[in-house]
Amino acid sequence: MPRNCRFTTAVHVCAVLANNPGEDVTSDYVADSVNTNPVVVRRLLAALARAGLVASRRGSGGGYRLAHPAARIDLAAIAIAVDDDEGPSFGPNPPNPACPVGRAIKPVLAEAIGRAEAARLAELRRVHLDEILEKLLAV
Amino acid sequence: MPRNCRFTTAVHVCAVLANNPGEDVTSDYVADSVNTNPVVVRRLLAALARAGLVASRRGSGGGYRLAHPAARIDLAAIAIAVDDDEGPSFGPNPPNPACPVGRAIKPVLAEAIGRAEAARLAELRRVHLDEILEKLLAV
DNA sequence: AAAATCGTAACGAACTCTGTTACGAAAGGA
DNA sequence: TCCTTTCGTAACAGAGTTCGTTACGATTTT
Repeated sequence: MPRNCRFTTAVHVCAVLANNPGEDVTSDYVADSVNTNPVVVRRLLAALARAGLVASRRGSGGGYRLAHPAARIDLAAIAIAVDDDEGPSFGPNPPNPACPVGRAIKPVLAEAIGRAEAARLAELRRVHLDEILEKLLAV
Repeated sequence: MPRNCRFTTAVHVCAVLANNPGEDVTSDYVADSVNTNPVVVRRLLAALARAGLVASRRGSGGGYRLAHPAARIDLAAIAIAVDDDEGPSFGPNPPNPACPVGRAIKPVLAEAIGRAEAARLAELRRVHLDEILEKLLAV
């Protein structure tokens, strides 16, 4: 999993949009809740828009809104949208092909790691934005 | 998941040890298969030793060996040993507590992400070193 | 025309990661 | 005992990543 905070921030951003249904929310407003710069929010929202999860409107009175009901957006969709999955990361130097281990380690490990990553996404797919928002407001 | 290559390299290292059962393998030998510096290998092996997965012997004729049979070491144990799991990463700035979303986003998300991470580890726990080595040698 | 807002490029500071050198500690052999 | 081998670990540099920030054009409403 990525060591950055794009995923957690993106869920935060989406939760703010879900908390203002039917309205256009500005990046400034979202940035105030996330406590960061509006450009950081816009970058995440640009990725979410490319994935079809949010819609944007420019100009005065514009902003962002969810492209679907919160009950139909799950955390896996957000994770995929903001963390383009590049597969497992191996070191910069290729393993030694003269060693029986180094020769084939990449595809063998990629398969096992791929299954593990799929299991992680399957679990994220079970959680939807409306449940997240419900738990947030219950606190 | 971490964007580094400690996990994949650590599995490679363990596979080399599994391929030389009953012998003490030096960090130089392992580094030659991984194609990296011996110190990088020793750093990983130090973490694996702290987790009880490998044993080391200093001095002339020394080296590393698996502390258990390859069939009893799974990929989850290796992942936990070399990637001290620090939980989900949020941004450097704390969310705005005046916003109902920012107020409680951390624990709510940490729970969901924790379940997803547990699912990933459960899948890695099903894969053992002897299966990895078997697939490697079959190629 | 003016104001508001998104979209995106460019840049810097801080951080992370890998590789490298260096050196002490431990263990064995001559 | 002395020398060689090997681990254990600290220190550091270069590359890369990430986040925040400024800037500015494009678009939309008033």
